[in-house]
Order: sequence, then structure tokens, then C-alpha cells
Amino acid sequence: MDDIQTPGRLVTLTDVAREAGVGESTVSRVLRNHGSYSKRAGERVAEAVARLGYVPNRLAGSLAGQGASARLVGVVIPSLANVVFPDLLRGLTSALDAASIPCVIGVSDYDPDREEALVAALLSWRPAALLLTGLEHTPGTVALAKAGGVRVVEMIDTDGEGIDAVVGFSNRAVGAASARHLVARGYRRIAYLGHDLAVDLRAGKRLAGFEQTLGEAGLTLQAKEIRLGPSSPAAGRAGLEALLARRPDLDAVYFSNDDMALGGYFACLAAGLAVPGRLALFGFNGLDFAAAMPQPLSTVRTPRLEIGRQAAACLTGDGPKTIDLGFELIEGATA
Amino acid sequence: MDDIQTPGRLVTLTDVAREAGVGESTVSRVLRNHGSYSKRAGERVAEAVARLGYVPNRLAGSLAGQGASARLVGVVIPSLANVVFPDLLRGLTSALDAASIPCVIGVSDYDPDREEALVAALLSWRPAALLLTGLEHTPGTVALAKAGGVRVVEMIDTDGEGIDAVVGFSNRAVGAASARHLVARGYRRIAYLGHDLAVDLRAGKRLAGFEQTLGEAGLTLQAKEIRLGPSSPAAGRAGLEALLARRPDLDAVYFSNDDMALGGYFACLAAGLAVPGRLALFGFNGLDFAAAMPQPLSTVRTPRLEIGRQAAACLTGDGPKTIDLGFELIEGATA
DNA sequence: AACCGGATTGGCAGCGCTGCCAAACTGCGA
DNA sequence: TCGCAGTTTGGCAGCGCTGCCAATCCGGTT
Repeated sequence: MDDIQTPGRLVTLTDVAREAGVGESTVSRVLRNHGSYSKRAGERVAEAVARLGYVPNRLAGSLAGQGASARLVGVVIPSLANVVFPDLLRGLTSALDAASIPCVIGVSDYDPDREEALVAALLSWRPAALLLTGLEHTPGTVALAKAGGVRVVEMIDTDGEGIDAVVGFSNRAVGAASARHLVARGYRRIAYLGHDLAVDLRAGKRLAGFEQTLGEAGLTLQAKEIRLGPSSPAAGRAGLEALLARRPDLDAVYFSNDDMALGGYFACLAAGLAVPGRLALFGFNGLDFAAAMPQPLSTVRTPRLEIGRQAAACLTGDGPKTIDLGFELIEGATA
Repeated sequence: MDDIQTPGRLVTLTDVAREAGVGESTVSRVLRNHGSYSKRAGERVAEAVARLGYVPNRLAGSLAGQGASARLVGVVIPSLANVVFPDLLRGLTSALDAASIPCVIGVSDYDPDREEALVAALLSWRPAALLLTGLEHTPGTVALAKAGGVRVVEMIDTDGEGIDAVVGFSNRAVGAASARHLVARGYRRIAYLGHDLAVDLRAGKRLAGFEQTLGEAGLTLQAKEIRLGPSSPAAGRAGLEALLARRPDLDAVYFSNDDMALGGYFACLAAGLAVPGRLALFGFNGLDFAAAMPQPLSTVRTPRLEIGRQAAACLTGDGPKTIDLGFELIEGATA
């Protein structure tokens, strides 16, 4: 009865077996509820576990188990600063928690090389699956992902070829729908206000779809304002002020996302510009605040949580390779 | 020269050793750059690794290594819906990435029992450290954390006793400072508008500090409006409308956070109430948008990223047990 | 030519667990 | 009483890696 644990030594399955007076295999069977064991054995093991405060070592378990892959998934996202990605994680974890599979996360800061490094690092934990953001990766990332022998799911973007499974929506289509909406409402002198496109490729795809549709309607983008750095209301406000100083005749602005649009709305409020009478505003994402604004923001709601959930669902079973979850245009009152 | 891998079998260190024509130990030494090896050995191993596309198995590495603890940290946060927690993770990952230590995350949904389950699950991966949110945990969580033999850091809140290390600020002090500000500005008929306090204990602590300071100034809270569910601009807007319907004579409202305050601001805009002339608004957190509003929001900026960074710093070395990072009151223009 | 200290190297046990197998046990009919 | 099929059990190899140790190598000495 040596209850005092040496600080460094944690309780092992062998300890539990000795304490319960059964074999190691029996303990293992009981703990995983796998294979058959007597009621008596189950009770003795449960008691011993409680008495010893045993916490299984999943490193060892995963190593020994078949396939040798751990019951955890690796997730690489470009940023945590943009609500979109926490929302994605939210959908993911809500679905994964049920199976008590934790996420190991890596943040790439929109840097493809960093993403590659993170993928290598995450694969070294032998995850059951790898979840990436977007479809654009370095050749090295693709090679690693393919050689890793794990299910790979690319989230958010469906405009292109995926490695394995893809869950998201078409950013091009979002841009196109946004343009159609503005054109239908009679706006003609339209500008774009966005954050850094070189790093946020999906925003670039939306803009491409937007411009193409504008072109098909015989219109051209009147101006394009790109603010360096991440998207934010502050960038949106400053950007809109700069844009209007350059082109006071604009009648509508398409923003790279709702954060930028909120800043634009603030700029209009501060300058006393009527929205949408004097200037129409159109966002992207359908964030919470958009509906609470004095004039609900015209935007496109993206199925962020649902993407996370479906991505989790992809991990088990072999559903379809590409799931397009679509999006919803919210008319709002700003455009 | 059997380059074709059987799908199921991944390249192991032994394969690399054979390919490079050296011993396993040498490969291990080269890969970890630990111990001494010749330049020639280093090159041969590097070539073999590249040729085979070897990705080390950290499950095995951690199991075999001394201490048997994995180079990853477990993080439990209550939610991903509130920007605060992604910000925390942001600070954490930015500091941890340098050491290429990934985070395994668990989301408790503000449920202490769920937190306990997550702690047990995370500990089974033998993380190098465990990061929790707040100071209130079930006895089981505390017992697990203490028995886990890992460094435990509790983030955000310093109002109480921690298990091991604590990094954050005093929520009571935030509430007190906010109250002092409103009182000094001459507001007397002050109300509180918050989200569910039973689950967000830190908001409760702020309110306690707020009410106490109000009392010391001879004032009482005129009304308290609690909206069920998570904080959001929509809840803030609806809440303020309800509050004003009940008590039209209020001259200031203290919000549980900036999201709620933004909703309140929208409500004022929509109702044509002058801010702060007719009604003053005071928030909490100092989010990005607060500074971009037509009238910058009066609020308290919390060091969220810094908490994450300092928490990461706590993991290595034994700094002080409690780090109070303070906060900054932003005067703004809404109170 | 024999010697020496340090740098470099490979073999192998063992981390904690699981999967496999054979042994032991059970109840029941012959 | 014995045998049999099914259930329950424990022993042990081995997952891929690291840490330890002893063996080997190297360059310069005596």
C-alpha cells in the first residue's frame, strides 16, 4: 500500500493491474470497453483506477494501437484574428468533442511556407486527419499531406482542385452574387475596398467574381483601395475615407468583409453620408453585428460553423469528396 | 531500392538509418541535433530523410524521451465565440510557435464539468503544460491538474487563488475603475447590461467591483438587465431597448463587454438618443472596432494577447507565480 | 610503434500500451 | 464422471523512438 507517488512517476496501467489484482490486458479491455471481461473484473479495475487516480497515456496507446494513428486531428488556419477561423474551429470542436477527439492547431499567418512547416509538425503527431484552409498550398505541403497517409480536408474554398476532401463554398460565386445585387439595385459607380489580397487569396477570388459579373453588366470597377495588414473596422474606416477623398462620386462600395464594412459604415456616420442614399455598402461574412446595426448590413452569410461541422463529419466515413455548402445573400438595408 | 511504400506503412527512423547506412542512434542524434555526430553522418541522414520523405513520429519520441511528456500544451477555454479567447490563443500560439510546440485545445462551453472532462482528456496526451481559463474549477479538475505533474497556468483572472501559476488582471479592479470613471463624469442613474453571469464568472466579478465602488460613492445600480445566452451586439441592442423601456431615466449603462456595448450604441443610433448627452455607454475589452466608431467607445482595454504570451513564457522557467498585467481605461467619447 | 583522450558510433533495453495467442475457467449435456 | 464450446484471462511481443553504454575511430604524443 504505497499511496504516496514519487512526484516524477505517474500511475501506469501496470500499477492499476497490480492494484486490481488482474492482468494488464484485462485492465486495457475494461478501460476501452473492448473485448469481453467479467463484471467482477470491471468493478475491481474501476475501483483501482479511482483509488490511484490513473490517467491513461494516449501516447503509448496510440503508438501501440493499430494504424498507430492518434485520436486527434491537426488543424492549420491562417489566422485567429479574423472571426471566421475561430468560427470554423467552433463548428469543428463541437462535432469532434462528441467523439472526444481534440484538435491540435497551427496558425500560419497566411504564410504558405509556415503552413508547410506546420503541416510537417502536425503530421509528426500522427493525427487521424489533417484540416487545412483554402486550396492553395506549396508543393511541399501537398506532398506531405499526400504521403502522410491521413484524410485531408480543405475548408472554406471550393474554387479549385483539392488534395482529398473539400468543404466550403465558392468565393467566386459570392463575388458574382454580390455584384449582381448591386447592379440590380441600380448602383453604377462601384468601388472595392479590401485588405491585403496577396495574402488573403479567397478575398481575391471574391473580387475576381465580382469584377467579372460587373463586366458582364457592362460596368467597370471605378476604384480599388487595398489596405495593407489584416482586415479591421479601423482599416475599413480609414480606407473608405481615403477612397471617398479620391473618388467622391462613388455610389457603392464592396468590402472584402464585414469588419471592413463596419468601419466604412462608421465613416459614413461620422461624415454624415446617407446610407445607402448617398453611398451603398456591401460586406461579406454575415457576422453577428451586421444584423444589429441601425441599418442591417447588406452582406453574404457564409456557413462557417457548418463548414467546421461538415469537415468533422468528413473524417469518419467516406462521404462525397467535395461539399459545397453555399451561402446566403442578406439584402439588409445598406445596399 | 524499394521506393514504393506500402500504403499503410510509414517511413520509420529505422528505414532512414538503413538508407543512410548509419545506426539508428546516429539518425536520432542528427535529427534532434543533440549529441555529437560527424558532418558526413549529418549529410547522409539529411539525404536519406529527403529521399524517403521521413516524418518523425513524436508519439514514439515523446514516449521514449525522458519525463515522457510531449512537446505540446493543452489549453481549455470556455468559448470560441467571444473574441477574447481566440485573442488569448493568438498570443499563446505566437509565443509557442517559435518553439514549435502546438496547442491541443478543448472548449468547455462555460461548463465546469465539461472542463473537468477536457482536462482529463488533455492530460492523457501528457502535455508539457496545461492552460486553463479563470480560477473557478471543480474539485476534480483541481485534483487532476495537481496530480498531472505538469505546469498549470490559469489565465485572465487574478481575483482568487490559483492552482499553480496565474496570468491575467483583476476583473474586480476593472469594474471598480469603470465605476469611478462614470461617477467622476457625473453620471448618477447608472444601469448594468450583461449576458449570463452564472456562466461568465469574470463578468460577475467586474459587476461586483462596479457595484461596490458605486456604493462607496453613495450610489446604487438603478437597474440590472441580464440577457441569457452569449454576449453579442444583437443581445446588447435588444437589452438596451428593454432597459430603456423599463427605466427611461437612466443616464449611463455599464455593459458586460464591448460587443454588448456596440449593440447598445446601435440602439441609441436607431432611437436617435444622443451619446453620451442623453445616455452614456461604457464597455469592456477594448476591441478593435471600439476605436473606429464615430464616437470612440469608452471602455477598458485588456491585455489579451499579452496574457497569452506571458502564459507561454510561464511554461519555461519558473517565473513568478502570479502575473498581473493590469488594464487600461480608454476614455473614449461615449462616457 | 605503442599509446592516449576525445569525438563518433551502433546495439539494445525499455517508455506504456495494445493485439494476439494460448491457457484457464465456466456451465451444461452425455 | 467426463468432454465440449464459449467465455474470460494473463503473458508477452512489439509500436518507433530515445538514453545509456561500450566499442570504435581519429589525430597527435611519447
